[in-house]
Amino acid sequence: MNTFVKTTKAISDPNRVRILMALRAGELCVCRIIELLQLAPSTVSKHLTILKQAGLIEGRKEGRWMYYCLPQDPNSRAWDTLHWVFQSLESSSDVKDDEVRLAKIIKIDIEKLCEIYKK
Amino acid sequence: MNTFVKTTKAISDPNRVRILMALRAGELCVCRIIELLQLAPSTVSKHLTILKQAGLIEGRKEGRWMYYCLPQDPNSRAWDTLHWVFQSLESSSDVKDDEVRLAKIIKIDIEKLCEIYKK
DNA sequence: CTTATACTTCGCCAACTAACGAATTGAAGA
DNA sequence: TCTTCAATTCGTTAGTTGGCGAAGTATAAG
Repeated sequence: MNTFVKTTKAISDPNRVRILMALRAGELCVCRIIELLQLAPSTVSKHLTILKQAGLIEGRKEGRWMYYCLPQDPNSRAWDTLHWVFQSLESSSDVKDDEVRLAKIIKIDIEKLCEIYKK
Repeated sequence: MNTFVKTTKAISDPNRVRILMALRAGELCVCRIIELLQLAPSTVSKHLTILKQAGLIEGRKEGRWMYYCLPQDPNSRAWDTLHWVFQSLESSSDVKDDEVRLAKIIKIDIEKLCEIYKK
């Protein structure tokens, strides 16, 4: 019950759901997620921590950058949840909008992207 | 996205999940749910309202009593959610404890049960 | 070694949530 | 009609959540 509620709390915030949906296409550097959500880096980082603690995403550090992705083990309990989430939202217009925006964000060179939120 | 988050928020509270699990066995009068959860009637009523607005339960008034149950239409979108919830929690010890307690509560005559929380 | 960069953690605040008891509603029963 | 009673709504309070900017951390670049 405890872990179940932890999971449902993790997916009961629209921005966290947006992160999960974005990661369907593959792993993303935090700076691209920040650009997608248009939130402060600290806020995005907090969301990522909550998703990670619920076991819904995994993180990997490579040099200066931190990459997040969906669980690599397809037998992970988390995938039951993720499949349900993806199925529930497959026809969501918000998700489609994000897909379009994400496609553009992925094309931006990562060095240039990071400069954007340096301000 | 909006309705999805409404649903996930509804199932991200342990007491509301307990209500859903309890209703698997069939419809219940509010006073039995109060007895199961050991919460104030006003609190339970609020939880029931949240579940109802998320489409996860239905209510029916009969005389003095209000009965709640899971959606009668098995094709309801809510059942995708409910099946996932039930599957996720089928081996939860909290749920099993509630099943045992509920079996006893159902045997109590409804007139006598209501007197309990009149205090 | 020093500076810059890409996050993350901390501290704070406004908004929301779950809990309660008190007051209200609406259907039965006297 | 008047009262009783199951349940809901209202008002309040303590605790949680999501947001931000500032400070901290760890890696890369100079």
